[in-house]
Amino acid sequence: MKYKIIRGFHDILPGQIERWHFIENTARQVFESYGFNELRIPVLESTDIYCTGIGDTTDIVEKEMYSFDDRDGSSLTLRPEGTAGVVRSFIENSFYKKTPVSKFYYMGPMFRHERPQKGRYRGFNQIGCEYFGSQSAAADAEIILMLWYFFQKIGFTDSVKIEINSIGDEESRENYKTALVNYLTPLKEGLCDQCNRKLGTNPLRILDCKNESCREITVNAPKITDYLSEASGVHFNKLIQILDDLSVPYNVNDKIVRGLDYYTETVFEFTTDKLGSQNAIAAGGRYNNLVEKMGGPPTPATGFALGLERIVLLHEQLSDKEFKFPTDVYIAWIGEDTFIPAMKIATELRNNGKSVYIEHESKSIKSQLKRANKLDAGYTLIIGEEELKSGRIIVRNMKKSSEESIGIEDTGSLLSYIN
RNA sequence: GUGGGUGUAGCUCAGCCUGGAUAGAGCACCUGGUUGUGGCCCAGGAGGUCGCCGGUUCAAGUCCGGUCAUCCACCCCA
Repeated sequence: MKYKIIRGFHDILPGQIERWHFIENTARQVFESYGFNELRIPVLESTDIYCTGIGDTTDIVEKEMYSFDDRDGSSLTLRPEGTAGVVRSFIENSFYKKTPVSKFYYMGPMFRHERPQKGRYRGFNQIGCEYFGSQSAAADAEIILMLWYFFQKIGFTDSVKIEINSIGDEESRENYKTALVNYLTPLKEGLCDQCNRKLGTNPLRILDCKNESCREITVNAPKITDYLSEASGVHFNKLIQILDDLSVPYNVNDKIVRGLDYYTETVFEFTTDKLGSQNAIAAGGRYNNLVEKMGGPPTPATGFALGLERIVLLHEQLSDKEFKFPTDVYIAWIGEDTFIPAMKIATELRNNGKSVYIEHESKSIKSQLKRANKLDAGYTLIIGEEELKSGRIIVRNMKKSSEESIGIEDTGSLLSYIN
């Protein structure tokens, strides 16, 4: 084969796309019902928005970005995530001047040069929401609630768990980092090489290391929740209170620290145990400093992104619901003279919103009916020389195997019969 | 980036261990049984550089090496 799709990328084929449409449409409908509007941002941005946005020392920026030089020498990057671009657009379009709060959702492809695996691709799709302008824990609660309802709506109720944590404001985090480093430094012999490196760069992420000896050491490490400033503690408690009052099930997990640098206060993940090691299907949190850091006015914000490939994978496991491209009517024609009249009927039906399938090669009636059956068409119209002469076509109900004769130009009767 | 599994028809896979002549099955596709009526059944047909490159051998789908892809785990993340 001469041309092949590049590594880590995938086509979404007819037969699969129907499920994608269902999930995407449900997401749109749910998110819009919560007042989020779609914002479409480009796939390509200048590299530095991701460096400042995501953080220079993160894996994404250090080794996973698809970056290249534009013709004028400036560095561009295929977006590895959506938040940085949305923040750029939020600032550039001065949304903070237009409305007290702004709520956006976006969907589309993201790119990260990782080792491909099930549920992890180099080109993958995310849907995300970003909520700017509210520092209330109620805003955090609402997006978690919204995600929860979304997952219920696509049938994930029993398969998804919510894990939440707080990593506090900057003051809390600095105090905690110091405490954590003080605790870990004497024990660093037992930590893996990577964690030893993280000790100097990003000690928080030692907490989610899966290495056994690291885990044993971190079990008794100081907990972030004990180091929250008063304001951060109040914020987190309020979030928990709201989730309790609204009966949203969750689990506080002090090991969730997130890999992107912009998070503050609330962080959360929606996880499943049905996808192997790719267990996070949605994740997010609050990022109160990012807008300012990227050159906008100080603006609190909260949001999340969900991974569509993983959700589709899980949905395939959970739902035996068939997703099939529908064919309402199949038109079988026999003899060259019948093609144009058949096409006229097809056009009429299509203009009335019907999905109509018609052959363009002359074929036996038998093979045409077989095709209609394969397409699962509700009705087959049959028009041959006899029908042309008599001016009445055959309308076959494929489920009941019954037939009706209807005038060739009587579209009204035809439509009411097949509806 | 590290370790392991897999790669044979459009799809799912058997054959590989223990090398041997035209490489198989099911599903899907086409034709016919029914001269103008689908599904079930029956008969027939078409479809394969056995991922790719090299090596061993009289002989390689089968053994060996490399490479690419994919899957699983690590890592990271959605």
